[in-house]
Amino acid sequence: MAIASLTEKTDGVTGKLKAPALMISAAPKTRIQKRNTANILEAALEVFSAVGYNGATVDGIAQAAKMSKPNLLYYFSSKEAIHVTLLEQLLDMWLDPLRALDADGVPKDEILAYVQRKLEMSRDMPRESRLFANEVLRGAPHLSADTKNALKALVDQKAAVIQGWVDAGQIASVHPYHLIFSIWAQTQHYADFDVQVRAVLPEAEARDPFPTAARHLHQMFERMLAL
Amino acid sequence: MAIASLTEKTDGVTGKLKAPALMISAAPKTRIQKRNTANILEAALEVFSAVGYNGATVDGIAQAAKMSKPNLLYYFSSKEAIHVTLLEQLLDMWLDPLRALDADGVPKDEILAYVQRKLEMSRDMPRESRLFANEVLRGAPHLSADTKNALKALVDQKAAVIQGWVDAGQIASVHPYHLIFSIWAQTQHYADFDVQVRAVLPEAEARDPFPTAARHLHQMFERMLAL
DNA sequence: CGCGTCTTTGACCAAGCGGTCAATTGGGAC
DNA sequence: GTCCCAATTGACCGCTTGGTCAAAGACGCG
Repeated sequence: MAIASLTEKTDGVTGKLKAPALMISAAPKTRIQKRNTANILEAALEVFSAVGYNGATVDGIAQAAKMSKPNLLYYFSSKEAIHVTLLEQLLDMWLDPLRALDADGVPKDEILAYVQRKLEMSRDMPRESRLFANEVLRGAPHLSADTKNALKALVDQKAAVIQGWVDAGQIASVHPYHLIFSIWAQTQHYADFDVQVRAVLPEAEARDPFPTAARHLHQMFERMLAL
Repeated sequence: MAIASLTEKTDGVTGKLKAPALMISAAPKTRIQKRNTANILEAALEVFSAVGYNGATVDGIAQAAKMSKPNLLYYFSSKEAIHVTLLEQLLDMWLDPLRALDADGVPKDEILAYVQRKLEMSRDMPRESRLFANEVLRGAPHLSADTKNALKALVDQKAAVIQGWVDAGQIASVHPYHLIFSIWAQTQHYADFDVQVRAVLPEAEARDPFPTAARHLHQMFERMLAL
């Protein structure tokens, strides 16, 4: 899975396949492998989300994972491989709130609940949010075509659900795709631009912007969807 | 925790002044200086917005500006200096749409016009948008306290205007700061995450997402502000 | 215990990086 | 022209980076 994506264009790196140290093709086997790969990915999330892909160093990730650089390279053949694995692995979880949007539920409640779940993810998983923000900002060079297609397929499906609700007159007439963009943009804003949000907000609110943000977004989308 | 060591060593932006090659304290003097500094900043905008601060190389910027690396360093003492200058210089223009929000205008029209201006900036100046997105994402290490204060002051002022409109019953009761965040998030989304927007949108719309985005955002904020 | 495999690491390397410097070229005022 | 300063650059430096390698250590199993 992750192998194919290593053929990205990055630089003039020739796409040689050279059988790296440990090709964890499937799931890790031994307990040590499982523990170490998990540690590495956790450390990599911490580092990548803080300083971006280019700002991160293999040695920095290794230190954060409390291991030596060569040992880290024993589990992942390259810095890029860590990043790719991390992205692919986390994207699935990242899309869970959208997957949970139920075509058989009450339309407005479903969308409002999605907004809240997404906002909670920004609050509880800001590192993941920034990881994706960084990647997309750069043009998503480490996301495979498969992954992009899977993302598009999911959005298409849910947009069709929303369009169905519109056609059935159950919510106001909205553009389904742009509605989804609105939800993504506004919720992820509180994670990705956290520094700015806190710098601009009055002190009392800056301590925790999320309660008021939740009310604001609830109000915004409720009005948007009202008939 | 380990984060502290990861955050790149942002040597004081204003830290040491060591009298580099050319300290352009005020405005450039000669015509050549003016042309070259402009070329460099244009090239730097192109490069920084494409690959981020850490991904950019001084040599890359120099090549984009069609000059040698030492020559570039003759005008700017360091890579960081270019970035700082660029940010400070562009932030002013970037905030123009918000400055134009007129306390004496028709409230709803003023806000809706602000949304449209901001969306136009995302369409016409995506590089600037990504530059700031990159900077804020990393915690704004290159924005001076002065700049942050100026930004906060402007937002405070305009938030007060909006609050005044709310209190006067001229628009619906909204949280002024979060309203501004909503505008920023949704408009800048189309510049910063352009790749994702186009990847997800159906082909016809992906060619130019802005017309439908404009309608969607107009509808959204009109409903949000309606009494 | 012995032994093969998995795991770990210090030492190392080539490439790329930001930045310097001495030396050369260019341009404009007289 | 000539003179002086602005502008330009090839060569270079020290450091960091991603990645390699051979050898040492730990583990599990008969």
